[in-house]
Amino acid sequence: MRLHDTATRSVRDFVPKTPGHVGVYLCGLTVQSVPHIGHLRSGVNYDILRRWLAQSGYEVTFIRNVTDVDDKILVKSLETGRPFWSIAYANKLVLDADYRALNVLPPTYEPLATGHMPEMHELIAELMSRGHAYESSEGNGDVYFDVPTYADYGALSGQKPEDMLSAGEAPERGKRHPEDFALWKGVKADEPAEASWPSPWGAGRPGWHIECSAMARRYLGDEFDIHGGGLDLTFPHHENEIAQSRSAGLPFARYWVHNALLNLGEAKMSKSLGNVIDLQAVRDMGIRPVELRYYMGVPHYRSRIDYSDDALREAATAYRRIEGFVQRAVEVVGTGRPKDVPPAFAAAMNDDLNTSAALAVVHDTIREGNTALAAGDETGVRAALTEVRAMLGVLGLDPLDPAWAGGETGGDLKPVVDSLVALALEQRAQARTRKDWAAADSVRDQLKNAGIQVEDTPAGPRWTVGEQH
RNA sequence: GGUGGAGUGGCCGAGAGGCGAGGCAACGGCCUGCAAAGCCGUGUACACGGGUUCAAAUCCCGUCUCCACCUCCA
Repeated sequence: MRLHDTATRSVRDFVPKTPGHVGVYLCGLTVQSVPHIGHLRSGVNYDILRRWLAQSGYEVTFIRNVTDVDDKILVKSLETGRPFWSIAYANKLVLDADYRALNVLPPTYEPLATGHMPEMHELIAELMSRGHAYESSEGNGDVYFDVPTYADYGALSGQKPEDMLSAGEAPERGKRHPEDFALWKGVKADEPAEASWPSPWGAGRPGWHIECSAMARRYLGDEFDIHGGGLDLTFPHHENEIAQSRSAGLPFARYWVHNALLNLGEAKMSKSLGNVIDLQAVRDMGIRPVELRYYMGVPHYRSRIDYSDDALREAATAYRRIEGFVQRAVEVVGTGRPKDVPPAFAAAMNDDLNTSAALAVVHDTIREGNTALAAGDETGVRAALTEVRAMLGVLGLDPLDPAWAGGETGGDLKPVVDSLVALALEQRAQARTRKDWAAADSVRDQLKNAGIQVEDTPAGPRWTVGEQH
């Protein structure tokens, strides 16, 4: 398998540190608000990576953190009068539900920043003893990382500190250099009192970057395989993580994977404009989560997605073609057992997760399956179905995955609907027998108005619910 | 100012020196009582201008346009 590594700006062979095992650390979300579909894209992209690694025979330890204390959450706490932790937790619950709806597998473990103070303190202490960190000269309890002491600073992002637009103000709060960043933030009088933890340098809270260095070390060790996150985290977040961990003497991540973002063109997602697209908004369009997952999974993970309603609807149509084949095939040969994926699919996935090329193999196989279906070739249908399901499983898009069953209502009504539709179809069959096409079509139209599609096949009529947009 | 990307047929979207990925839409055909679904077929696509080459969407030079990051951000 080959993977794009941001650190070398190239696609290179993936060789895990320990044969047969892969450790992945993904920067999850800061739960300052309800997640939008851009955040969810990241979840889907790395879920596909994780599934493909597993399919390839690796045992995967997948760590995805949640940042549950940060400036914005504290601001919201002050605005609303609610404790910061209740805001963070409420948003995390929505995030969990959205991941589940999109069939993003739960990580092996999901550490929270607030639960890892000792690990962060230990790392900060190591950095201080090695001369890479210092306490603020203003005695405010801040501890900063001393950027110039790390010679390779900027290597990941290609930035040189001297070329960077000086991000504003002069040395604040006792920094030695403007590019130094906070490892620990001393308590401030105007911040919620509950957002404070004791530390060797006084009460306060962690800086943003230190949590990932500390938690990756805790769960994956001093050196691990893949560190992932959104492209926008490359600088400063990941750059700072590297600086901290390497300065503490840790090898840290061997590969850096970054997914491109999902944009909304002119109308950038922003809460002030009220145009954030979240999963609920997509559902309100009549798009199911599985269709959204298909939409986000087709383009390469390093390609930006310019979101549009039309493109999303188009993706939903394309997915229904896939689903249609699986349904019809199952009616003929049963669900089958997904087997190995075709070599062309594996080759595409091994090439830096080329999901576009991989999906082309899925569609090609479906065409063969449809042809077999039309020819009554059950062996061909079974072969195509098992391959298609195996491939879709890797992409988290198997229509038969129980994960998609949740949320459907009316399970108890199925027998009732079955018999009612059967009754209607019987009437239609009689009308057709006497060539009363008007009556026959009337039955079909009425069923359609009720959301039931009727299709005639050589084996008789079949019907499906929904799928109307 | 610095760094990194992107411009592909009506639309989405891979590819990256020579055989037209794939999907959606459209049109024609097969099938069908009619549909639907499916299958078959139909497109002189690679921002612009030069150049290298037997051959360039793919390499080189130049130009234009767009985006992201450099501040919290998946």
